[in-house]
Amino acid sequence: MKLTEAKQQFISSWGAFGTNWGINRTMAQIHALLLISPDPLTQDDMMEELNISRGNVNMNIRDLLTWGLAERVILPGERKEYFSAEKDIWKVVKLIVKERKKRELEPMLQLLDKLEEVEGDKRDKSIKSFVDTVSSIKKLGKQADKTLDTMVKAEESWFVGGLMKLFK
Amino acid sequence: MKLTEAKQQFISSWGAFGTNWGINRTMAQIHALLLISPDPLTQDDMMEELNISRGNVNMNIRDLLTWGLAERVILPGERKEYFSAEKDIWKVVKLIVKERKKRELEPMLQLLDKLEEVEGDKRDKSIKSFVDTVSSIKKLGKQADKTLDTMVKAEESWFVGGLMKLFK
DNA sequence: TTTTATTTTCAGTAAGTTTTGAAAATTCAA
DNA sequence: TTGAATTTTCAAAACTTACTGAAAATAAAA
Repeated sequence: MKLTEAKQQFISSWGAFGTNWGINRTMAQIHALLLISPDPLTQDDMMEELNISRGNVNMNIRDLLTWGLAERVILPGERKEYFSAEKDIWKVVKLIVKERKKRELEPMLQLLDKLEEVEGDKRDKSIKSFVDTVSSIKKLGKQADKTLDTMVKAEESWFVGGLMKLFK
Repeated sequence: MKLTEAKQQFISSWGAFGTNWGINRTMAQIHALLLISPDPLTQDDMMEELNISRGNVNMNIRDLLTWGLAERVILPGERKEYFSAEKDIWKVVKLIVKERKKRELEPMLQLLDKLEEVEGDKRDKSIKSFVDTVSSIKKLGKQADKTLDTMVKAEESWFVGGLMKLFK
């Protein structure tokens, strides 16, 4: 397969992958493009490579910046802004985990704390069923939270090299 | 907080949570409703509780069945079909991981295998950058695949009780 | 059978999300 | 300053996905 085709396939499937995970397609595609690009790119480069409008590039690149997945690069003597992506995939994963944990898992756990204290007789079966479900989700969620904290602090080698041996 | 209100909040935030993860809101809401319900429910019950149409309930309940997250329950002497959800949250997580791994991670890894073999001189910097990125994603992906396999086979206690002590 | 209850399907519509493109704002150089 | 290059914004349009509701199919009862 030729590089041009391979790039296109990578970008398009990274985009499709993203949509399954609640990430908008263009954001994922821009990210993919920056990941495989040896040098930083301008917004015009991205418009051209991905055939999308200026506004679209601009909005999505700024989302990538807030996630920490891309950064602005100023090239001396150049007027335009350039952008590049974090290339260390383990760092990328950690950034995403950190952000989603903060945005989704933590608020969910807070809510579950409140819901667990629903008023009423715990022997009533609808109350019992509700509280049991909420508690068990909370328990697992809290554990997931801790595990992800550890992961976010860890080196890639922890994951790739060390972890699995112990659990075979 | 009253049970009725607590239920509504749970259902609505479970639905919102789902949409962030590529799961349609109604499917997540039906799932939430079944999770907290002490007894199996009919499609009419769900229509009423969630204020949605018959067709919508029917399509989404059937998706839940194919994911293994809900099951049909036949009550003797009753004409209507009833549905209930798997209440063991650890099992729920494992079912979801299993399905998404199959649908998303595995095809992605297959694609990366192909893309890694792009033709051309590996010293060319655009080729090198592409291959390096693809390889490092593949490496991490393969490891994630194995880790998830182990997780899918594991008991909840492995996760909640045993795992973390070792990595503190 | 025929009738009645229940479930399933799916075309059309509605709702939600993403994208465009042109205008406004900003930045830099002359 | 002024003007050109560049970035940002956002209302409207395009696209995508989800939902409705009525009709068709199926299953159970009479």
